[in-house]
Amino acid sequence: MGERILVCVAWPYAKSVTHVGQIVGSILPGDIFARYQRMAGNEVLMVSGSDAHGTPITVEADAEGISPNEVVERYHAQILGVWERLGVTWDNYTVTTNPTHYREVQAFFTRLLERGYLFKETMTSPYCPTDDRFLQDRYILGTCPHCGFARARGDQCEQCGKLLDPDQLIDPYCRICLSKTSKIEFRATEHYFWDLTKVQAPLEEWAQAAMGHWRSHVVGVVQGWLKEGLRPRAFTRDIDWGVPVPVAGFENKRIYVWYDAVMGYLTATIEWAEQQGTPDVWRDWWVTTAENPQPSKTYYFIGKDNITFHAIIWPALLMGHGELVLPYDVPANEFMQMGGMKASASEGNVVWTPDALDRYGPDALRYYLAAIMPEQRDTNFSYEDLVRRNNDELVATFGNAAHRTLTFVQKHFGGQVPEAGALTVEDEALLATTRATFDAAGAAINAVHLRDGLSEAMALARAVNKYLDDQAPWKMIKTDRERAATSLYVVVQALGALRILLTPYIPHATQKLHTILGFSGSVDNCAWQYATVPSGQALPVPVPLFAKFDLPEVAAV
RNA sequence: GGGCCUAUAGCUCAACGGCAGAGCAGCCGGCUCAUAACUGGUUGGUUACAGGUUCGAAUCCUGUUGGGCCUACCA
Repeated sequence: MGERILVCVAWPYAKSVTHVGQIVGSILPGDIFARYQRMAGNEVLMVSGSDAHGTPITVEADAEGISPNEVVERYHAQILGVWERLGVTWDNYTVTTNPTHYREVQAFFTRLLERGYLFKETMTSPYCPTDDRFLQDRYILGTCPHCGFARARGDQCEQCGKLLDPDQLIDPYCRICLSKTSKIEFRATEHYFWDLTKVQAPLEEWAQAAMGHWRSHVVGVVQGWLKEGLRPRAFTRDIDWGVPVPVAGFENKRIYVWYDAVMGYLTATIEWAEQQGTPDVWRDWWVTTAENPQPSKTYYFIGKDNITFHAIIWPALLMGHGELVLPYDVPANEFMQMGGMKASASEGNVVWTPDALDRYGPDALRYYLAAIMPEQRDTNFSYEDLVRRNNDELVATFGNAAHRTLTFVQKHFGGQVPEAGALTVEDEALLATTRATFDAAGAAINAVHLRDGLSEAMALARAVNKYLDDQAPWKMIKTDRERAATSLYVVVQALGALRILLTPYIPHATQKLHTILGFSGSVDNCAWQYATVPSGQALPVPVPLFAKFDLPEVAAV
């Protein structure tokens, strides 16, 4: 086995089914990367789960008259269904309500406490007497002192955009009960704070060394925060849904959902190890020693809204813990806009993943999202563009390269991979390109340049089509059967390579190609290297790899 | 308000101090194995705007304009 690669993927919030922005931002890049690393011979663990805690879920539960856990279980089940359909290869996709998570988050808390990173402080928080609960800033509404907007939130006014504190609002009221008669109170409450100032220096030192291969927009955020100087952050919340604080007197408080969610990468690994019946194996992935400071390379696949938490806060927590491996890379993606507009559920221009899957299936969606993945800057999603790329690139370029070859072999060579005669310069050239594509695409994916990896593979598909046109076996078959056989043999080798090269991106289609090239078993088990499709191998009657789609009638999104 | 990122062909995106490129769309040609699918050639850019540094700038610097993210209690 090669290296240990831990693929950590952002935790979807269990309050809705996923939208395509989450897929393109973190889930799909994580899956492409993990699939490649497995084929490249590395030991891979890919973990994530549904984020179950936080105020919005309790509000949703109250509104529906059900428990928070019922809300979570409903959406978690839906999300699992999406992974099944999309073909995401989790080693453990869990949910933050699992017992291992509670136990290990509390252990992490206790360790931070014992090591002196947490301190208690009394603060004043807004409180709704009607609901008998403390309110987070965004659950307080009132009139904006700057612009007079009547429904400004306690954290920010949506009209003028100014940042606010709840006590600045004029006539504040509770967003949950909407009661304007019972006044918001400000009550004293005690919380744990996490003293980030204690890790400022080591964090700077680590970041300096680690960020050499990071994306520039991630580096920018990290440098900005470090330059600004880290400050203590509240670590607990007045809420009854979340991981309990393991300290007497804190029974009505919970660990802030942000922290328990990010610790999920660790706890999901521990849970995975337990499920394997080898409960200590997680240590091989996470625990550093003097001899082995990097037990695994950890990659965090997230959207750009999450950079601070994964590139500053989580590494700082890991340092506070003291013996856990720090992130190797945080390849955050930018955002994918919808039809030129910022994606927003309230604006109604969010594309829900199940809808996209219903229309076009997993591989057209995976291919399109990989092709426009916002690795360096925001990109733009539209169904029209998805259909165009499906028809022009998957069907016409890649699918057709396979189909025209295999139907021809079926007709003229009895459904067996032809015998190769002497190879010409052109034959050798295509085979050389084929071999080189493994290196080029592999290097790109390993550097988390996933779009480049895809375009390398598609360039090979175009080279196959050009080679076929140049060699014209349909003419050659009439005059020189051996030459025709040889060129078809060469093309079959290139197709055999494409079934591997494209598996991280479009695994369902490449599994089909795997089968119609006469292989059994799963294409996932192929190694990332050139391997011959042997002459004489029996080829089943080929079926098209992809279907064409009609352009959507409504141009919207 | 502050910080960070970003603007390149009709469209989607590369190039990151050394001749501005690819795919698609458009135009002209070739092929007929293939889901009318393939392929060659070609048109198309004052690199948002204004300055500056440099032998040389899409690239580095300053400013302006537009977009995005973060801003410590959103998850």
